[in-house]
Amino acid sequence: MTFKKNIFPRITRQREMLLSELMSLDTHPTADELFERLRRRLPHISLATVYRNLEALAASGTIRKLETCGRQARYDGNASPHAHVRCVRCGRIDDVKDVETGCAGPLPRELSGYKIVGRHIEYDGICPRCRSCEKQSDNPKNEVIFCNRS
Amino acid sequence: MTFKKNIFPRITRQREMLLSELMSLDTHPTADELFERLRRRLPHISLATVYRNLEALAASGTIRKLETCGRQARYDGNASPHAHVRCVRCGRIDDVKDVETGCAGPLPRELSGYKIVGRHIEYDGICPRCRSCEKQSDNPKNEVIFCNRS
DNA sequence: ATCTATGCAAAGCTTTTGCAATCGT
DNA sequence: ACGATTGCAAAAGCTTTGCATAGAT
Repeated sequence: MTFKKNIFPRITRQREMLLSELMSLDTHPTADELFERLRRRLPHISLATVYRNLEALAASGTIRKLETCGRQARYDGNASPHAHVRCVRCGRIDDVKDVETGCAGPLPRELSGYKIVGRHIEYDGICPRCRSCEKQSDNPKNEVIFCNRS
Repeated sequence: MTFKKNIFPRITRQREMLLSELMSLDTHPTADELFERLRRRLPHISLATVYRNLEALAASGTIRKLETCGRQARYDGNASPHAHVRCVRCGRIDDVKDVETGCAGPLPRELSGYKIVGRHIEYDGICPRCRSCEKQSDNPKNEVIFCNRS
């Protein structure tokens, strides 16, 4: 599969299934969500294993780790550069399809004296599901409401 | 000062000094850094108070909470929209001065079905200080090195 | 006097780490 | 057989919370 031999000398069942699980999802799961899913087929898998492999996969560039989205990291099976939208109500994250967003283009070499190596663009918004359950009349204090997470 | 009365019915010494401390800094301190600084003048201040006030100030739009930078949140006394550069070596964060970055322009109304309310742009890079102490010969395994944090 | 805000300590949540056992090569 | 990888449990790091007290209005 997509394992670089120098970084991953051994292909374990856990590692294999973790990557394929993540690749098969178009959502952006947390480590814990992945852990719960894998558990169904690997009842003895450990959360530590999930974390260790996610870390290594992200470091090797196979997947992308999104730290840009609140306290809990999320992982993206699509490592190619693209922007995200995050729902400020429920925490859900989606890819931004078009980069009609005006923020494509090549990276600047340098900014504020930093040598630039990457860029993250995240939009904040309210997802379709939360929009539909968010009426001012129902939520006079404008409290944060969690609709069904997916 | 910049306190909205409905959100902050009372102005306490802790609250006042926290905000002025943050406003006076052009760095992007963590809650703990702020706590340590305030302690000098308010020896009995509690870290919980710092967190509670930072949270409220961010919610009221007076300051900006940057969760966009690894595990530990950082706070920005400048609430107006602007991009950041983060050093991947030492965690330091700076403002990006010019938005010659090609990513200015108005927000799209909607993306992927989300109603868009904000945008965060973060560049990853290597800060001047870390660039100077980063020589391949000194660091053959390309390990993450923490130069002096500021 | 009222009721918000504080300090302290404990709890919570996510992530990391040590170590012996296991498994891929 | 060798050593990378795992599982478990404990530790670590950051943040939040409960509760009695102090303090702003």
